[in-house]
Amino acid sequence: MVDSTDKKLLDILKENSRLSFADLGRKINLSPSSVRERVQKLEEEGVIKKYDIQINNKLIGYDLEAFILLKVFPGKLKYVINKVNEFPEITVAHRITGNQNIHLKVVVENQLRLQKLLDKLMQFGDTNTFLILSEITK
Amino acid sequence: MVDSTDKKLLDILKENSRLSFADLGRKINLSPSSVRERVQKLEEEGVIKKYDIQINNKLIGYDLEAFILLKVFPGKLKYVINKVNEFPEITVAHRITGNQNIHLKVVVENQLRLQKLLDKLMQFGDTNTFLILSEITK
DNA sequence: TTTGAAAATAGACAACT
DNA sequence: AGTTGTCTATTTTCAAA
Repeated sequence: MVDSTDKKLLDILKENSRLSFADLGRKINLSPSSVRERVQKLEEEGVIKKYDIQINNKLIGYDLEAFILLKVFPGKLKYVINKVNEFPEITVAHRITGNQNIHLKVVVENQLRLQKLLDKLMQFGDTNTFLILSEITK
Repeated sequence: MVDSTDKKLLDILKENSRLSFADLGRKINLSPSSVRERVQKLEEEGVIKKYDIQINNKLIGYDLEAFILLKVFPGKLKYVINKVNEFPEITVAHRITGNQNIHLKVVVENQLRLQKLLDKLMQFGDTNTFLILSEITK
């Protein structure tokens, strides 16, 4: 199970996942080896799914981000779920409860690209789009 | 500017941000030093905002995830944006266009916790909640 | 969980192209 | 400019306690 030490490690890694085991150990008064053991176990158990980075997409030419709610046409859900992989613009996809059944986060260069994406998605179901104005930083 | 080599690095780091500069270099045929230079510049420019981890919340006792659209009461927006920080359940918050103006992702232990959170959020505005059933993996 | 020791890497700097 | 080699300090890794 995940104890309070593990939770501390997870919290720290959430803020900076590139810290060395030595640094992590210093922060929570544990030897590097012990930290390594714990982190490795968290990986094996699947608690840590992935080490990744947060990118400022605007700085690399992707100026538009949006959430799209998709109400998939009856009987097409499985098909659409598979199709999701083929869209590089879709960065995260979730199945959700409610009137719509799929929630997407998309990142595109500009409005034209979003329009083209929506044209395609409209073949799968009804779309409801919310442009992202900014992230509220915590 | 960000060239194609940088984009490759970003793509790789998005999948595994704990790789060493040496490993990154092996993947794209570049020396560790060069990789280090590039990654450091990407950090300085703000392209890489953060190194973080993706956690399987269900495995640590947080069984419920949801998206919440919030239509904040008139004149209360700034107040609410500041309040967001006080909710540990809120993992990401965005300002969005449309009928609602804030999009939240929340992680809670169970339905009761969600209910309590919604009770509080309802003081700020009208809520629209979508439970997350699963993530569609890419 | 800790210690210890070998292998690998990080970080800094000078030099090269 | 971007890239590379070299150097040392630090870290990772793994065995053993």
